[in-house]
Amino acid sequence: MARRPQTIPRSAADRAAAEPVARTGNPVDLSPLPDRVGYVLRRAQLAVFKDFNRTCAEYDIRPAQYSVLTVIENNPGLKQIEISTALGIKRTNLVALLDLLEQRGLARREPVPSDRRSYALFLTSKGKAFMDRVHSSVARHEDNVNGALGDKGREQLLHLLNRILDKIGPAPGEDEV
Amino acid sequence: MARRPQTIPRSAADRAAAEPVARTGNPVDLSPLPDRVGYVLRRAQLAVFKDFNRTCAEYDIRPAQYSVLTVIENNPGLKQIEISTALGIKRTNLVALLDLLEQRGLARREPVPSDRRSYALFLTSKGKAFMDRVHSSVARHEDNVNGALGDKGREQLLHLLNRILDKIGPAPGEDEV
DNA sequence: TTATTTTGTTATGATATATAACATTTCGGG
DNA sequence: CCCGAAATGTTATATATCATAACAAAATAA
Repeated sequence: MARRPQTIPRSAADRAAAEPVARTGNPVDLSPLPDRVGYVLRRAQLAVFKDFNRTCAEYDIRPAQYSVLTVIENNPGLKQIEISTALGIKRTNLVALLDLLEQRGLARREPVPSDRRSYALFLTSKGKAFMDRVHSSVARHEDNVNGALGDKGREQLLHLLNRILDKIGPAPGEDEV
Repeated sequence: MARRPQTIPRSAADRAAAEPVARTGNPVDLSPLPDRVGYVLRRAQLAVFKDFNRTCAEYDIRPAQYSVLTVIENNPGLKQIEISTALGIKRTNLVALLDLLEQRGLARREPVPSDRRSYALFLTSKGKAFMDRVHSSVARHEDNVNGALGDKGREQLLHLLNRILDKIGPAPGEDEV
């Protein structure tokens, strides 16, 4: 793994071996990647998340955390399994996420008398106030994205992405959790 | 962190406290997430990558690895910094990626006589053969995606995603690496 | 009752992304 | 030419996601 150890002076013979190729600028041929949906999708998603993080930096909240808080906000009393299913997060990965939100005092787990295995999730009053403030930052973020797309483009994009979600589901047989 | 310790039987009083709310199925209200570009983009990207991994399972290759191999294939002799810039990967993160590809015997670093700091990157013959085989699997994956979108939809999608990439770049002032 | 399933949890691993710091080398200005 | 600045690859490290296996407790089905 130590490919470049402390000091290994390369020989003059080495230096004379291969020709320079001299790739100066960056006219790198990315083909066929820019025509691959997956590649462009990934880069666009990263750009959008980066804008989200930038716009909401003052609140130190990640997109995944925001989505969880939003679902709790609109569906108070949900169980963890319901949130994880709805958001496509494995229930095993939701645990740490909720731990964090609970530690920050934004959400709380509450025992469910009717099912002592599960917890009902709620925003704390602090969490509600927090979301009230975050929503406006997220709106600004959305404006950035919509500004790039236009209303029509945004609708088209959502429609196309939903087609992907509908048709590129889990493998035939390999279902869910 | 041990929220559910060994044995803490909840009292009958607890059991009588709050009402059930009885959220049975999963009519979870996700709004406004399904209208947020970032959210839908993320879910679609995950679905597409999952299909990539499924379709290319026999080759045990990740999208990022495939993109690096593709760039090397089409631009033999590139330096690491050029690849990382072209693909938007931090040069610091490309190291382990290339270590892996080298360990698998698919790519190799070659000293550049004209610049002893950098390495020129090439596919090995094994790497070339590997890519020849992988390309057909990736083509099948692309067919899956295109089947969901249609040719027209695919073009529209790429166009819209590129609009995002063009306009939602790095923050004004915060530039690159 | 007993066997199975569900729910939340822990532990763990793989992948991606990010920053800071470093050695070596290259390059530009004096 | 020398010297400081920049470039290149590297290590170390932290965080965020996503994934699987295994478990305890509770609910459910048989």
